Amino acid sequence: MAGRKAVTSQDVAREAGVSRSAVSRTFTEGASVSERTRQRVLAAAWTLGYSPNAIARSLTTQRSHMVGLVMADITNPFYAKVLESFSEKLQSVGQRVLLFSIAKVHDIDQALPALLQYQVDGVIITSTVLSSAMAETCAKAGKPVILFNRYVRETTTSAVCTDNAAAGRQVANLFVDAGHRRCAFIAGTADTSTSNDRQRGFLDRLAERGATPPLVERGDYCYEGGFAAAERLFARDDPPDAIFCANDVMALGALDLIRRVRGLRVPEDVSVVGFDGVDASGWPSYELTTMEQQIERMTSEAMEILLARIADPALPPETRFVPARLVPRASARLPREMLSAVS
Amino acid sequence: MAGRKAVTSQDVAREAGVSRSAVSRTFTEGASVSERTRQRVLAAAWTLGYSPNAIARSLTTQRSHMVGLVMADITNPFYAKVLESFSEKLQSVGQRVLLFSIAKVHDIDQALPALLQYQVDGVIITSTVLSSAMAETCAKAGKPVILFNRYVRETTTSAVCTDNAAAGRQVANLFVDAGHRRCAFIAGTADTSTSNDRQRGFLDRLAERGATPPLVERGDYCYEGGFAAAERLFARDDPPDAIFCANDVMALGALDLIRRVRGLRVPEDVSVVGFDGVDASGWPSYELTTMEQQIERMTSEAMEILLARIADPALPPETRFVPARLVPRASARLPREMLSAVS
DNA sequence: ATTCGATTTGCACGCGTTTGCAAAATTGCG
DNA sequence: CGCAATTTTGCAAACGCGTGCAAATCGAAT
Repeated sequence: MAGRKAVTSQDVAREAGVSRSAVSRTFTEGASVSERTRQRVLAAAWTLGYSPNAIARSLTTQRSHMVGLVMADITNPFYAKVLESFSEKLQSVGQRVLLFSIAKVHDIDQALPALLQYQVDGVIITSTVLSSAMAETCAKAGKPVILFNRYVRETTTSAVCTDNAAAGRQVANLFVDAGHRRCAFIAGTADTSTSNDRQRGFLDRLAERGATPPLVERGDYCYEGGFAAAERLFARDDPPDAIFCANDVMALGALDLIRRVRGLRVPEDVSVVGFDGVDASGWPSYELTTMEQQIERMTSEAMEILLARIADPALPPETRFVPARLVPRASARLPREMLSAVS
Repeated sequence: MAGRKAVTSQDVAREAGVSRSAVSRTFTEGASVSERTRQRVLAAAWTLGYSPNAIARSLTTQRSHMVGLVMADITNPFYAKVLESFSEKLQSVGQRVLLFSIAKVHDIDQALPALLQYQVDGVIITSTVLSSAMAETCAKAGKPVILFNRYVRETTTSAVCTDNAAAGRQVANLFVDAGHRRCAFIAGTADTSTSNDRQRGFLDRLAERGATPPLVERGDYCYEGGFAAAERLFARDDPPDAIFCANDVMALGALDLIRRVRGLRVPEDVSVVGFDGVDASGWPSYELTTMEQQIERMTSEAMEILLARIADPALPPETRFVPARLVPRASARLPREMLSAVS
């Protein structure tokens, strides 16, 4: 029943008694329009309820002001925060967020073309890596791509990533300094560089310090996985006395098994350290010591890289590492010389 | 260094020795193309690396295949799941998600125009309500708008919503049947219909059953708020023996204060019931009894309403209510006749 | 008034598609 | 082989806007 047809700049021009260019100019920042026609156009636009068609605009300007954001596992509170942070920062610089949520890591190669068809100005990809074919496609299209919490050897796309290996080493130091003898690592999903790097740093440093090689279980980055992994660890004759989990939600699962199911005391019987710094880690029920990823700083760096490359697509790719920060809490014994840990 | 200029259908046409229409037709479902030219075009497109420009396409077809999704508080695990569910369902029907994350509820009136400029096919708005002026704008533009977990009296826009009042009544029944004498309600943000309706149902039913009017505190829908509200409740001389929280994360905060800080026993000293059914409510550290919102069902209903109205904008608005489900766990005493609760 | 420079305006083309329409090609059938 | 019925194809006009360029307007100084 309502005015189905959208009102176009043509209509406004007619109403205001000016040319289409005039209305276009009053709606583009820093174009040459006299104040008088500007007011006239604004008035006409107001009465007609006109607002410029962003789709048509991006067709001519070749800039969509949209960036593709592909995310896996929004449900993980860490990535929820990442999403929130990115979306706030993008919106604040006038970019829209075209969200692509992928279930399986493999879906990325299908998601990306879909994004590119929408002529996004750039792409941010979290927690997964794109095939080199895809990377090439983007590079060829001059579309900046930023990997978040992944990086690639062949430096064809930019990345910002927590220094996972260093963080892993730091946890190893912490455990050894606190006098732990029998460590364990609960890994995330297989084949993810985040989990692998954290594990590598942890194991390497443990070896350097002459500690026994730790037990390793897999928890698939989810609560139930962490819980089950801890279950397996404590079903052994020789359970660990210190556990490093590749992320916080697994650590929460492990803690629940340890404290609520096995009735063990933390950190007297076993120390637990997580990774991410999600809110729940600070709650009284958990008091989880964790390696916090500095989300705001990471997303800021990513934005910086992205915006620079949108402005000048010729800029070479760049990868930045951000250190994790130890947040000591009650779930882990601390060495006498508290916070001596440096790799 | 790379081919900066995008490859267009013109290029493919030239390469394949056909007209632009031909290539357009091979890329649009169910258009009239002979198999031979179709193959030729496909081949040419492949060698040139062509993929149709969705922006240009939506300019002519008047369908962007994008829906605007405005969300507040993605960080709340309940809404994270809602977002994930919507994005999966939208993608599965070939729609892209244009995400708008708003910090303050008031920002919606700025967000919506921005979305409309991008010619989204429809809009889903969670946990906030739009001004009637905005609603009118959308109606006039023929853009379907679905409110999620909000509804409006003047039935100008569609909505799907948990039956919050009924759920509130159900909790009241539960408490009274379990023999609780002194109830309390921890509210969410002021002026949100979700919190108000839950409160109203709870209070009304309590009154109907002849119980003393409950204490009411506000927790602003966040963990810290729930914690602080519980702190206030238990600083009194006459603390409650049953608390209904307007959402789960506040309930977790309340539980942590009750159990970990005050050292009280749940449910012996006090029963706690939450709302939403977030994952953490089922963890051994909490075992929170809660009124679960049936996310999948709700998003399905919303999708149904949305897609129908995208297909036919003339369809009248429609609002559907979905019942919440009681998930009994250890945090609340149960009446002898377990689950007798019906409003 | 006249001239010159600065500012504003309109024209028309382009952005990369889709699509109605009519011409061309193909098919089936006698 | 001829003719009509059916596909297939290309042309050209949209879709709604930005923008270079030249014409028009304005302001001020002479």
